[in-house]
Amino acid sequence: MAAQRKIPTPSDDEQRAGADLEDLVGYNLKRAYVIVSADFRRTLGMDGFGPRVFSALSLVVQYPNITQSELARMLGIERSGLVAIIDELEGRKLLKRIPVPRDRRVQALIPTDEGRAAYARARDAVRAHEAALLSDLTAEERETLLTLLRKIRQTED
Amino acid sequence: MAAQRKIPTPSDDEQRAGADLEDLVGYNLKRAYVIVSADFRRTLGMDGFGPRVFSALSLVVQYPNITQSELARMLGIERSGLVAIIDELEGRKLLKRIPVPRDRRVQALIPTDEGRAAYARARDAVRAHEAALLSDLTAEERETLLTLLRKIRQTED
DNA sequence: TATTGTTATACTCTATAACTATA
DNA sequence: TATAGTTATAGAGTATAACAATA
Repeated sequence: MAAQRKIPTPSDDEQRAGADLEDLVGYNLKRAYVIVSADFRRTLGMDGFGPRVFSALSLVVQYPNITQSELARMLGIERSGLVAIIDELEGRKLLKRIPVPRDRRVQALIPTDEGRAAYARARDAVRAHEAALLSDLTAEERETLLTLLRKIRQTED
Repeated sequence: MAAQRKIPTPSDDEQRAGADLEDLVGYNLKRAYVIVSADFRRTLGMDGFGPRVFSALSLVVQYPNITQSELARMLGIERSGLVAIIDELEGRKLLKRIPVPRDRRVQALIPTDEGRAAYARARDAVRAHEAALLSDLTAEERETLLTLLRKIRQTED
């Protein structure tokens, strides 16, 4: 016979109380992301790097001369949403918008020396914060997690 | 000697171009969540169920007589943010706020029959949509993913 | 006609602070 | 004093639609 459960007012015909949400990938993704992004902000917030600004700078550093349209596509957001992000990075002198002679609609984005340095510092801080936050996961588990998340991303929506 | 890379304008001293973001758990969590939640909205959007409303209804159905404060704590959001969600669910007659005699500050939340039925339908639809969206993952991979995400959640912020 | 960068606008989600009525 | 529910407010983040310049 099954033991009486102690969980607060468990109900009806489920195997585990509250199991519905716990078994959904979407719900668990959201909850996990909230924890990791909160830690990200705690780590880099004082440097004025939100996740979006950090991600955009990362790609500009790693793909100098990228355009805003290309960057938006890589980040999975709309072109219009990128304007404020680039404005901020340019205002802080971490990158420049450079006219491209052969197509005058386009402006290539290139990081400044200061941008490259600030990015390297931020990247190292983020890596350190993730390593500490996820220290309950073995290196293998962390790699497995990344592999599974990338597999979802390949779904390409 | 290393072969020349073909990736669009790869830069400097990284092993893989653009590898920085790809190796961060936070970035991959975010990208994966965007895909899953967009599919959620496509599936349940016409029924007027956003992720938040769905999650709240789920817990009210599974924990009848729960209070708003308890619910907020379980969902990891602020009490104030729950008011609009409960207003909407009550307005759609999917749950009721019931006064609790022994503590007149509190209102117990109980699902209506219609609320239970609507939730069961929505839950089944979400499960089906997740199964289809994540069909590239084996059952074992999906379980591993849930286990790892729950492990991050246990970090408890 | 199509595309790039841009602006204007609105909507979702969430947090903070303060109020009220109870305890 | 402390807590439950509530309101007001503000700030991210994102999307859609339209526009000017250019292709």
